[in-house]
Amino acid sequence: MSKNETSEVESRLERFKAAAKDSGVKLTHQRLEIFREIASSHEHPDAETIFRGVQPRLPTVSLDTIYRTLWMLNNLGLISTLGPRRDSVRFDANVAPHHHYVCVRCGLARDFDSADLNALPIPPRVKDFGSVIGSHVEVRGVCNGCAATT
Amino acid sequence: MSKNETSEVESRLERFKAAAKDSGVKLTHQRLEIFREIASSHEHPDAETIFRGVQPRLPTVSLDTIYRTLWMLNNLGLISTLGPRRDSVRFDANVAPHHHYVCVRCGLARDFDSADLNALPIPPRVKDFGSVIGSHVEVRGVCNGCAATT
DNA sequence: CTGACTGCAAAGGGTTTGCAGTGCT
DNA sequence: AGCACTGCAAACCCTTTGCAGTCAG
Repeated sequence: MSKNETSEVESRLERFKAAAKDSGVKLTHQRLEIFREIASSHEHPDAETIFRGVQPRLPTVSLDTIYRTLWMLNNLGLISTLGPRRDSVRFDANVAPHHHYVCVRCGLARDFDSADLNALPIPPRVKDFGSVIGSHVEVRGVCNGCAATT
Repeated sequence: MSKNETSEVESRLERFKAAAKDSGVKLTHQRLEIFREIASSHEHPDAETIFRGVQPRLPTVSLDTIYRTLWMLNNLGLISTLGPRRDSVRFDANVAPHHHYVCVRCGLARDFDSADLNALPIPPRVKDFGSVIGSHVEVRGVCNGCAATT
């Protein structure tokens, strides 16, 4: 790992310690190691992967502590999740290019079209990851239904 | 539902019938109704929602038939899924604005940055759905690792 | 000290699979 | 008639929860 990346991890760790103090959350050994694990990963690991990653350092940690810690970090705004939180799979009969509005509260998903967004300038270095099939935009927000129930 | 939308559903149904014939898949009553249900939905329903939707027309259908049919339709390219197929939740320690490359084969997810993509022109009518918190671009493709294993 | 946190084990919810009966082609 | 498809029930996997002991502040 490069020097830059190391300091990025350190700065994230400091942010975690500060946020923990602010919110009264206790800074346990487990939480520190779990956060270090995800903060130094370039992938976007699932709970199981983080579990395996911290096992050398936390031999007795359990998977449920991983989950509890990850959601806690998520609540503090220090990490986020990819895709909908823990929903069931959702299906889409619209195979034409389109984009999505997703409610972060209830998971409601709606389509919208936009010629501009259909032809996005994808940076060339994305090709380093692999082939590009297509792209779409995901807009996150709180839908009217959920806003009404606040 | 408007006339346009009705004909859109009909044309999707025709496409399904043609694809079924081509691939030797049998056109059962259940499959037709399940496809009609998802093709006429503006939401992006999950299996359970489709299940409830078709119950008046298919009183004895079971949830597992819904699943089998949906994955079959997905394999035929007639529908797609939102988010990764059936994965576990993935976490992301990068809270700064960024975008994702996702492998459709293995689910690998990598970040990339782009100033251009950070400031996308979101169509005004998206606001009709609800508030907008942010947006990001998701590029789909087959990663180098998976391409090598072909 | 004391309440928050952890580990264990068991429950929970969505999804998949094996099997025997059914119905399309 | 043959073989894919369906419904049922049980299995499966990921995730969450209840509880008693433990530890950070």
